[in-house]
Amino acid sequence: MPSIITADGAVHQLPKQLKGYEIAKQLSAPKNIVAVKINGIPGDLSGLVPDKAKVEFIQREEFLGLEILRHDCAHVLAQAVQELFPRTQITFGPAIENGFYYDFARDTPFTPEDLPKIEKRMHEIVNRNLPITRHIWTREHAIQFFKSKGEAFKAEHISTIPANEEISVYQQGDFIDLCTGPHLPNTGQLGKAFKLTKISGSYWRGDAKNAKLQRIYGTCWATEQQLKDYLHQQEEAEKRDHRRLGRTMGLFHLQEEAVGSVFWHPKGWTLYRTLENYVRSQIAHHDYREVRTPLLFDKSLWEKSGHWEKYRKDMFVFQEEEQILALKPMNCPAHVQIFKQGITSYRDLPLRMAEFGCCHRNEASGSLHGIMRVRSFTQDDAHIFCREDQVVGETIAFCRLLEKMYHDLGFPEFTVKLADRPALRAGTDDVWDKAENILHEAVKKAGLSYTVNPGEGAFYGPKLEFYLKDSIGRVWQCGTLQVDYIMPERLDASYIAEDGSKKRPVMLHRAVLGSLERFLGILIEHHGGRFPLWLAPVQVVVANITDASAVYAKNVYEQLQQLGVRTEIDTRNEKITYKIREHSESKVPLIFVVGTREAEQQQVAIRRLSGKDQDILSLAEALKHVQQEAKQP
RNA sequence: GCCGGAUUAGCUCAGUGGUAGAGCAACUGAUUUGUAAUCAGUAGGCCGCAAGUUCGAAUCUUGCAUCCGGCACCA
Repeated sequence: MPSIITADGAVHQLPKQLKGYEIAKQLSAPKNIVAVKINGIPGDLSGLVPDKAKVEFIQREEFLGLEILRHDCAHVLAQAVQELFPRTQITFGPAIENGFYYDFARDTPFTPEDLPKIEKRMHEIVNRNLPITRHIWTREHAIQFFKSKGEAFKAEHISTIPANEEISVYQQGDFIDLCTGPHLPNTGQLGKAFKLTKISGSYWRGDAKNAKLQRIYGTCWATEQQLKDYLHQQEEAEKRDHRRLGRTMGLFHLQEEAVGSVFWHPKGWTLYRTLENYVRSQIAHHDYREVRTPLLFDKSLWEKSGHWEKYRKDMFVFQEEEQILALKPMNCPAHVQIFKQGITSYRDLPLRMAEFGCCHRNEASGSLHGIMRVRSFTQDDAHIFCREDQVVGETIAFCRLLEKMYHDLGFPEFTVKLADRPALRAGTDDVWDKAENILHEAVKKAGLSYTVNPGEGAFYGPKLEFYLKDSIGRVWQCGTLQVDYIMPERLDASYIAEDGSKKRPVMLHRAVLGSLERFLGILIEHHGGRFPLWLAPVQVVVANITDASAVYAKNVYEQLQQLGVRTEIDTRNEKITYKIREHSESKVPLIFVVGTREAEQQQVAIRRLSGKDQDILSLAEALKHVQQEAKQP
């Protein structure tokens, strides 16, 4: 008599070998299960469960369950598309965060009007409640089958599957797709909680050199409520869009005649400088020395540095009389020029050279995005010139600085990746071995856990990448630290060692924020424009209720200004509700409301952006509070 | 760079071949107001740019530019 073991360790005798869903019924498992883990491996509910197997059911709400639903949804999408658009080839259709997509090969692209039609057909397929069945095929049969159906991409994919792996296909009605599974027992269980969201071009196997494909994205959830919540959350995220807030808060604008460059308006520039000065104060504590280097260099420098060979396609280059000039895409070669002035002793190392360096990169037109991805940007850059035995210590110190800064800026969590040698690179494998080893050692000694990001290093060296998570869960790569043995060699930088010999320094390229433009975009979206007081471009608006309190309002305003608080005064002939609404919409953190009562008693009523209540304080107290709270960390 | 979509007043958007519209903002006046929109009036447009079709184009066609969503690339 066969048996199975449930998660709690109990052994259940069965009359005969049963399928997953039959066992679920027998054990009165919850109704919302989508698959079954057999000895820890996810499988179909419609498969037979072997004797003495350990059985755990997967519910639709849990991570694995959602993945199965989403993957099912991708199959239903593919079936719907093939029914509506015959001769469309299927390629890949994975589950992704919040949903799924499917890439199709088709001559005519989909249009937005197609989505509702396809979605309608998907619901029909769900309502057909088709059984979903798994079949194991031989490689030859599978290739033959897909070829006969005109599915060239599927056939090609099968031929790249390792020989020791079995070929499984899933069938629902007439639709058959290659897939490892698991899947639901039938299409009906998918339910209604899905929606097609966008269309896009893509490339076969993600490579721009390959065939162009048409991608359809969708979102899919365990319940309709979850779908509704997700769509609502997307709407909320849109309200944080830095491009929208940048306009409504009067921070910056962009225009056609200067594509990829930012026009900073007074308030935005205040924000920018506040952030820049914060960085300046932090690196000063770590013995950095700030410099300023040219933007424009002769081609010969870029040839020496290797940029001409490895980075030329991203550089702005032009000819002026007999000279070929390029705007710098990075600051490193310029910093080496300062390092090379005079003779450097080992005693001078480590030498930490910082610059808010303005760089230009000719980014692909399709990649530009608000102020987050521009062609003219400023890095919080620095290069640490040091001896090899100082690399580990410098890396640790940098990690401490970065932790502090991310914390201060409202990002307590970050993760680390180590990106190693890329295909297109300068230097020998020996040098790369050395650089990668030392970086692994350094990050471990800094006490940070990390993962490896293969092949993503800079052309001159491996790098640490620091990723932070914003308030709505998105992840951004900001900080970086790169170990470089190559640039000092190429640009002939040296120092005099203790024994009097000439040696090459190691260069650490490092940034905490990355680009100020991009980081400000992230900050705007992270806070939804509601900056902490120290960052807010306008910290306080003083608003009077009637003309009777205008003189007092002016007095309060002037006192705030005296203390260096960024203040505006609003004595317009408008109702206080109107003023409050307007300043709240432009995200001013504090409104000092003054009427005749406040004027008589030398008080202010403080209204915070976050709250509905007001605090009534004496003016002296209020000033003290604001000054305290507005202090830069 | 690739695939789609969009481009109309400062902003958000109507307007599918026949005299360019609304709300908000702006300006002017009235109102002196107590915690997220006081009322009335005025002004504001080469309908992204360029060609074409047509008696006639914001509207149809083509090209270009920019923006948006993805892809690819990436700070």
